[in-house]
Amino acid sequence: MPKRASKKILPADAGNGGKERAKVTINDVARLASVSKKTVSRVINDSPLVREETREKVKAIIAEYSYAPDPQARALAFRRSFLVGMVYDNPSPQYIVNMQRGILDTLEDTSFQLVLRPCDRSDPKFHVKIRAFVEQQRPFGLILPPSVSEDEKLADMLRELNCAYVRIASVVLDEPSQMVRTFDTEGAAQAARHIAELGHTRIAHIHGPDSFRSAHERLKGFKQGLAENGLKLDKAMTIEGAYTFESGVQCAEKLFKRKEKPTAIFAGNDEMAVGVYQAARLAGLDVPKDISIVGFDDTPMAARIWPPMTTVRLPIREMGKAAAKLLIQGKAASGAEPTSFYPEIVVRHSTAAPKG
Amino acid sequence: MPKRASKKILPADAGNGGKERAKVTINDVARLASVSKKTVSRVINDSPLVREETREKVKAIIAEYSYAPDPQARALAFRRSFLVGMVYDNPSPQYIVNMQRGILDTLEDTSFQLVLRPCDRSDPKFHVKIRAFVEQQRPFGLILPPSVSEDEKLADMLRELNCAYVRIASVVLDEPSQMVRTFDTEGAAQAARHIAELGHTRIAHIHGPDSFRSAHERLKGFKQGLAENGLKLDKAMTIEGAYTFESGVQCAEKLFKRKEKPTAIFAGNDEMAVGVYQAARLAGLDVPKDISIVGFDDTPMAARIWPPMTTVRLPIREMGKAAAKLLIQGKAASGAEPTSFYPEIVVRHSTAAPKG
DNA sequence: CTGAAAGCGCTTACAG
DNA sequence: CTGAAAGCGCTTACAG
Repeated sequence: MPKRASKKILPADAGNGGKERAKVTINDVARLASVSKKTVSRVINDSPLVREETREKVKAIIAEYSYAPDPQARALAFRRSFLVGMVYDNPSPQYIVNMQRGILDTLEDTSFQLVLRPCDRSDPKFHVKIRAFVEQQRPFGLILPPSVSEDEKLADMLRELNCAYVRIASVVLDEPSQMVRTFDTEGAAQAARHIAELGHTRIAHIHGPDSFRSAHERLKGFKQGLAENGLKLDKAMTIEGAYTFESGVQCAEKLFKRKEKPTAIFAGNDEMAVGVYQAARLAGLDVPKDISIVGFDDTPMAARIWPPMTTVRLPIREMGKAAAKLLIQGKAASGAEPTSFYPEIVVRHSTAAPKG
Repeated sequence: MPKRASKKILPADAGNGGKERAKVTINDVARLASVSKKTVSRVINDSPLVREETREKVKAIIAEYSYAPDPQARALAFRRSFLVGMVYDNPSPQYIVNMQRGILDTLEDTSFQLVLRPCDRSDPKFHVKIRAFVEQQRPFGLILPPSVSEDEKLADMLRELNCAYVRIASVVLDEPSQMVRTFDTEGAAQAARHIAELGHTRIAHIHGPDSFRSAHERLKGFKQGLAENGLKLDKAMTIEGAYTFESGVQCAEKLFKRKEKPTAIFAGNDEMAVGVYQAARLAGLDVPKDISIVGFDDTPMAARIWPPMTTVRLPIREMGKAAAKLLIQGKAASGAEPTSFYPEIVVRHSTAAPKG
């Protein structure tokens, strides 16, 4: 029985003419379960300090009245919101959407919401803006895909602000519990092996911007894979692109102007690889007869372009899913090794043996 | 002077050893400005009920101490959060990312955050899930792109829940203040005129799924445009796709098997148009010599595919921006006419006069 | 294991 | 135009 007079008899029937049913609050649940609100709070937050019998009773009431704790009230009391921020500067829409989906996969049916923070690392106010966001919203935590993940100054700042985060990167930059690691070197090595096995020797690489660690890792892995096959990447055949379509076109055009044209090009991502297709067509080169092309990422475009593109696949959605799990589970998931993802080459029709 | 003893002398210097600077709260501002917190609240919320002099004084203190009101606390007191939800089922990543950007353009430097709600309209729990989201998060409002925007049951539910929303659609479905309207019929008519002017007569159309209003509007506009030129769309040349690449391939394959092959195909969106390219290649047809192709949306892929695609452009980012403006400005922006966007044909190289 | 008190940082009535 | 009181729906100490 209620211990004291209450305004509401039935929580589902407020006094405002039934126009809007009143929300069931922690007080209603406490009253109906004949416990204090603190006990209800303990049940909500999975505290071990509740007798099993009490917990059952409270849970039954919660279920019966479809009680859902108010996220805003909890946020205020916790001094931390239930927002998970995704801070990104990746230029590929496909990458972004996939990662969002992955994060949302694990956030579904939790009280967490995904909030978007696209940004520009070259903006001098970049850190100030993120700081303001964190200080004002007090997000539960942040997910940082590359290249934002590679910003040490940002990571330092988040630590200082006591804001949780998970970094997704091709190198181990932080505690295992805060890392989702991709083996880009291994993926690039697979690309190299594939190209070498086809018999190519005049091989070029268009890598991503210097500011992306992945660009370095992929270059490194590609060199390794070639070395395994007794091949060496010519410096003159190694050009820096910007991970964009346009840069792919431009870099490929430069390569095609050389007296010793490459017979195979490994582009640092699919966007640039599609640019290489374009440049090849403009130069009257047939893919793959005259020029073999390998990309990285396996965006949907890779399978749709003609001929379908050989590329290296990274399970981006799974990565987002894993990153979000690490974030909301906290240190629990921490082992000695960071969560890792291995890329895998997908051989389609943009690669063939060189002519002659 | 402070009216009562306060725990903090300088808000920026808390007692915890300076490890974490204490947040400036409304109480600090009130004390420092020698007004009540209610007055500070009025200033924050742009209430007219403040003397200009008082307002200036409070604003000065706010600026001096970089005070930013706590969104969680405001949300709790307002019984409404500062989250803007984007509820979408559109399958095109490019569309989604562009719209997100547009919404974020107007949300930047406001206290609003963008929260993502991808969904599946064919899920029987679709409405229940959105209801739970709205009841629990109490978002400030929702932005509904097609085809979610076309769901009347959803709109009814949101009205019942007293949740603000803006619909983006190709037809006027709601109050002008809650609509961003695109003239898809006009865009499709432009496509028809272009094809007709090139001299085509065997013309096919692959339209989007029946569940999308845009599919109907584009079909309607296309017919109108053809009619202006004395042309009629053959029923046998009108097929329903799913707005996906795969469906584009399949529909085009059907069309190419007909004894009277079309010489021009208008696809309901770019995704399907790219599928038509694919099918054309598989059938050994040259674009545009053997078959002219026109898409809709002008996604980046349209310019990158070979040959570059003639398509109809919709300013998606601007549409997102406008929708968010309507939402956060409320009825203020409401006129007799809904905010409107006109598509425009972009002629590239996938269209030419028919052979012979 | 459980609870009464105080508080998180704001706003809504209600007065004046 | 301004303010003191009460409250939004939770949680954090602090007791027991």
